[in-house]
Amino acid sequence: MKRNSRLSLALHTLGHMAGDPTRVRTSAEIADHAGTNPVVVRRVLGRLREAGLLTSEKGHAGGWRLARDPESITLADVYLALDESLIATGNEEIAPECSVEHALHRRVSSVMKEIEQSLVERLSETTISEVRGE
Amino acid sequence: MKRNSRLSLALHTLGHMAGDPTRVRTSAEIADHAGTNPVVVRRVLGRLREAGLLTSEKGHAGGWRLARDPESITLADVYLALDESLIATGNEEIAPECSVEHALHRRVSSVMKEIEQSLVERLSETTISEVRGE
DNA sequence: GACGAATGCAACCGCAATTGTTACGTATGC
DNA sequence: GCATACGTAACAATTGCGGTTGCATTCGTC
Repeated sequence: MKRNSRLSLALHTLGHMAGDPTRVRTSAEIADHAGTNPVVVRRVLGRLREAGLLTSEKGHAGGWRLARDPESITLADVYLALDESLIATGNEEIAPECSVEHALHRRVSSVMKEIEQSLVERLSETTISEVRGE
Repeated sequence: MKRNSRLSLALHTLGHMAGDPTRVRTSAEIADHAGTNPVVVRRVLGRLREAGLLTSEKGHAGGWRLARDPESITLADVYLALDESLIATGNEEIAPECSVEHALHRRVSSVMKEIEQSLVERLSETTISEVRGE
């Protein structure tokens, strides 16, 4: 796996889950299908569980399941659950004495926020049931 | 300096240059002001020179200067000159046999391209003379 | 109650990308 | 000739992230 793998892994997994929502899947199973590691799967899906998109159950016959209707989960929900702002707003330490920094930060960060928001809006137009498989 | 420093450094420097376009600045001077290294400055500004935004001169009394009118240089010009797509389209190795991957890739990458383009459009609405300092 | 299967979590390794640094070549102007 | 400044290559340092191992915990089954 390469870059941006968390979002890819999450979307990929939810897409498959949307194809058969009743089935419970283990981390090992998911990891196998995604070509990665069970621990990585738990790390990523854990975020989605915190966001209320998934549930997990321990013990024998445990595993992962959708917490909501596939039609009610949008790509934006997944994106936001991972809160990895693709739009790197630039973690710049502001130098308050520098007027250029001030002007730049105001403009650039406002553009970034705007772009980030329109990204979320666009992503919210697609549900995971629209990319489902299996 | 932290992440995304190339764009920050470039914009910061051009903002100052726009405040006094006739003045020639050395890499050391710029690096000092930006809290980084002359070599790093040359690396970044070199990209801007290739894009026709700056000129550099070697030797005694050499240094960096704007190649164009500050009013004609937009933030988008700088962004594109560095061609660091902030919108990570996700360099996913496509698994052609997986229908979920296909559907996802189509949707997500089209959204990303769209967002990237609107980012550039928004950035092109501001020129470096609008954030100039000194 | 013991055992196996599964998640939860912490700690660490290794790789890749980026920045910082040093060194040296080259060009320019005094 | 010499100081100055860019150009570039090579290497060190740092950071982030996926991968890996290990162990505790929980749940179902025997």
